[in-house]
Amino acid sequence: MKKLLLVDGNNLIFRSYYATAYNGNLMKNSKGFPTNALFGFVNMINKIVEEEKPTYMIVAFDKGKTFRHEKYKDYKAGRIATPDELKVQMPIAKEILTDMGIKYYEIDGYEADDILGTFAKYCDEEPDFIGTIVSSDKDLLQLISNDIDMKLLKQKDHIRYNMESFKEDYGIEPINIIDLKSLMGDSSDNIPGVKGIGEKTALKLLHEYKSLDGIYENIDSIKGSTHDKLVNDKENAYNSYELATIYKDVPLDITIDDLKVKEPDTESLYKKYEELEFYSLIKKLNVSKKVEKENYKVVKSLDEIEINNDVAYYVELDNSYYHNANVKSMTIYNNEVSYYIEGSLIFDVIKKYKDKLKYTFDFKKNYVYFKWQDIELDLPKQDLMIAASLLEYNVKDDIGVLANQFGYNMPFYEELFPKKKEIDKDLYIETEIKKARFIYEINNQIEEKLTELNLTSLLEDIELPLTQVLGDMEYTGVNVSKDELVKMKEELKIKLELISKDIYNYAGEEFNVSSPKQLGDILFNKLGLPGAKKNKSGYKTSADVLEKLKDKHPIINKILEYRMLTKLYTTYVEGLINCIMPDNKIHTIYTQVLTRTGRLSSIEPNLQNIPIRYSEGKLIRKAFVPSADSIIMSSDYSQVELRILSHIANVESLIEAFKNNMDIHTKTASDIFDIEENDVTKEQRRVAKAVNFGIIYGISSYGLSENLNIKPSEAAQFIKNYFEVYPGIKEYMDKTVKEAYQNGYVKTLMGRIRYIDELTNKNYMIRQAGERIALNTPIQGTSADIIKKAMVDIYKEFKAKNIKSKMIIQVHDELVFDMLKEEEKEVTDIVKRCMENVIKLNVPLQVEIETGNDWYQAK
DNA sequence: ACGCTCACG
DNA sequence: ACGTACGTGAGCGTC
Repeated sequence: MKKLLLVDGNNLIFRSYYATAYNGNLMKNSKGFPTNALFGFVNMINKIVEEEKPTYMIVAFDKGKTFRHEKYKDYKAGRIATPDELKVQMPIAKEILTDMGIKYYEIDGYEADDILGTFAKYCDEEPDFIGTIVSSDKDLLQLISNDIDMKLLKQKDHIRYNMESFKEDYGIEPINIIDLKSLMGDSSDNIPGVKGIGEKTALKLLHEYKSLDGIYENIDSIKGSTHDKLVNDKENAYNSYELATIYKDVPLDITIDDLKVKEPDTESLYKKYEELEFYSLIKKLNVSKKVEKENYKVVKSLDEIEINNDVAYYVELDNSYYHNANVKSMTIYNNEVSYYIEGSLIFDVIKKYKDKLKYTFDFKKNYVYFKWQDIELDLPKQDLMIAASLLEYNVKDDIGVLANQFGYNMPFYEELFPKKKEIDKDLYIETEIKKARFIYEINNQIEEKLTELNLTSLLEDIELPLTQVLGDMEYTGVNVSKDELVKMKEELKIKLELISKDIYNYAGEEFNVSSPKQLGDILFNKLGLPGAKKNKSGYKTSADVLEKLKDKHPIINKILEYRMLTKLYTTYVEGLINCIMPDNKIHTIYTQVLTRTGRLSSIEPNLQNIPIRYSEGKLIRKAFVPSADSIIMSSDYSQVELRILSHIANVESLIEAFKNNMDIHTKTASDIFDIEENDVTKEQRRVAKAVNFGIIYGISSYGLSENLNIKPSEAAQFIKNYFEVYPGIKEYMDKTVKEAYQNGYVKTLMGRIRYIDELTNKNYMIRQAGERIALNTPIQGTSADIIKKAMVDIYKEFKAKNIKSKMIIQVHDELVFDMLKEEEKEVTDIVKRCMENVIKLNVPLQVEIETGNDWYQAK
C-alpha cells in the first residue's frame, strides 16, 4: 500500500501569515523582506513530513481566478485580496518545497482544493493508494472516504478524522459537509448559505433528513422560522452547494510518479534559509558549515607575536555568566596579523599588548572577565556590539547573529559547541579568527552609518564609556547578608505551610495553589465564584481578577497572600541565595543592548525588580548591606519622566510647578479638577497620578480605565480635561505621532533612534500600539540617556578624585552606592551635582539622596 | 518552549 | 466591534 500526502499549500501559508501578521511586527529579515509566512510554512511542512514520513506527497496552490461556473463569479470575487507582503513570500515557499524534494502543483483556473480533490479521487480509484489530506479548512473533510483520511490542523495541534471518527463527531457522512456548508454558509469563502441558519440548526436538519435534497423534499414537515428561512433562501442554498463542492476532475499534466518525495538539496536550502535568516532551521538541516580557510598563526609563545598597529580581538569564554567562566581562546586580527592563542599565554599577550586592543565585540564581558584575573583592559576605540545596537541591528550575545547579517557565513554558538557531538577544532579555530576579522573589517562601515545617523556622540560620550562603568559595578558586586535571607526563608516557610492549610480547608481539597489551571477550577467551578474571565488556557486568576472577588469568599485573601509569599520565597529569598558567589556578594550582569528604549536590563540576578512597594516584600532590601566602614547611599531622580515630558512639550504650567518644587500629581489634580491645591483629596491625587503615568505610556481611555478600575467613558473625560488644561501636551503628542509616521522612527534628546515598524502594520490595534511606542520612547529613552550620562560623569569624577566608594546598582532612575562613611559628604555632593547637571532642560532635574545601613533604610 | 503571574521603573 | 496602557526578568506549571 502506498501513501500519498495531500497538503493544502495555500491554506498553510495563509495560516502562517495571519498567525503572526497581527501579532506585533511582521517578521522580516534584516533587508526588510517579510518572512513571517515562510517561517511558519516551512516549520509546518517539516513537522508534517516528520510525522507522516510520506513517500508520495503533493502541496497544492491556487492559481488564477477563472471560474468553472460563470454565475458564481461574484461570490468568490468578494474574497479579500492577498496582502502584498504575503504575495512576495509565495514563490519562495514553492522554491523551498522543490529544494526539499517535495512536488508542488498549481494549474490555471483551479484552486488547491480542486487539485487535492482530483488526487483524492485517484486514491479512491487506485487500489494501491491511500491518502491523507492536511489542512485547517473543514471544507476538505468532504473528501474523506475509506481510502482517505484527514489531518485537520488546529491552532496548536490537529485532529485526525477518518470515516468512523468523522461520523462519530458530526453524526453525518463526510460527503454531507457540502450540504452542511450550503446551509450554514462560510463567510471566509463567501459562501452565503441560508441566512439565519448556523452550524447547530444545519446539523440538526441533516441528522434528520440526511442531505439538502432530503430537507427540501420534506420541507413541509419542517415548521417555524427555520421553514421560512429555508424557503426564502432555497436558491442560495443550491448555489452554495455547488460552491462548496470540491471539483475532482482537474486536467492534470503530471502523473503520480511526479509526486515521489526526493532527497532534499540541503545546500540550496541552506542558502535560502541564510538569506531569510532562518537560523533555527539552518540548525535543523544538520549540515556543518564548510570550513572556510582563514590565514592565521596558532601562537605558542609570546615571542611569536608582533603587533605594531591597532587590532580587533575576540575572547571566547565557556560560560555566558562571565563572573564564573574560563577562557577558551583569544584571536587577534588586523590587516597585518592574525593570531590564535590558548591558555595562560592569553594573559601575557594582553598585558604586553593591551594598548593595541582597540576593536572588540562586548567589551564589558572581556573587561569583567579579565578583572577577575587581575588584569585591567583599556576602553577600546569601538565596541561592535554597542555600535550595532545603536544602529538597531539585531544584536545577540552570539556575534554570529550579527556577522551573518553582514554575509559572513559564521556558525552559531550551538553549531560550534554542539551538546552531543565533539567540538570540531578546525571549524572552531577558523570561526574564532573570523570573529576577530569580522570586527576589524566591518568597523568602517559601522562608523559611517553612525556618523550618518548622528549617533557618534551618544556612542562615544555615553554608551562606550558606560561599558566600563557597568563592568566595574558588576565586578564590584553587592554585599548580601546570607543570614538575613536564610532567616526570612525560615519565616516564610512556616507562614506558607499555615496558609496552604487554610486554603485547602476552604477549598475542601488539596491542590497546587501555584497552578492557575487548578486554582481556576477550584474558584470558578467548585466554589462557583462569579466574574470568571477567560484567557487562552483557562480561567484568569491574576491579582486584579482576584481583588474583585475579595468580599465573595475568604479563600481569596489567602490566595493573594500565598501568591505574595511564594513570590518572595522562590524569586527573592531562594533566588538571591542561589546567586551568592564565594565572595559573599552577588554579581549581576547589566545588558546594555537589549531594550528598544535604551534602558539597561539586569540578569542573574535581576537587581532592578527587588521589592519595594509593599511592606512585606520591602524587607528583602535588608539583605543588601554595605562593605566595612561603609553605608548604603541611594540617589534617585524625582519625577524624571514627567520633567522630560514637560520639557519636550514645553508645558509652561508644569515647568513652573517643577521650578517651585510642587507635588506634581497634586498640581495636576488641581488643574484637571479645577480646584485649589489645598482642596485636592487623596483620591483626586491618585487619579491625577494615574493620568500622568498614562500620558507617559501614550494614553488610551481603556488603559486608564483598567488601571483606575473605572468606566472607559469616565477615563476619557479625565483625559479630555487633561488636554484642555495642558494643550501643549496634546500638541506634542499629535506632532510626535505625525513625525513618527513620516520618518518611521522616533528619537530621544540625545539622538538615540528607535524604528517603529508597527506604524506600517495593516492592523489598527498594532498601529495604535506603535503610536504609544512613539509617544513613550522619547520620554523613557531620554530618561535612560540622562542617567547613563550621569553614571559616566560620576565614574570619571570618582576616578579623578580617587574616591574609594563604589557605584553598585542602577534601577532606571536610581543609583545605589556602597559609600565609605568618611567619604559621605564628598560622594553625595558629586553624585547629586553630576545627576542634576547632566543636561540643561527647561525644568530643573532633582535628585533625592538617602542613606542607611542597608538598602531598606536607604529608601 | 511558552504562557501566566508578578516583581520593578 | 475590536481589546491595548510603556519598558523589563524570574519562577512556575503545562504541553
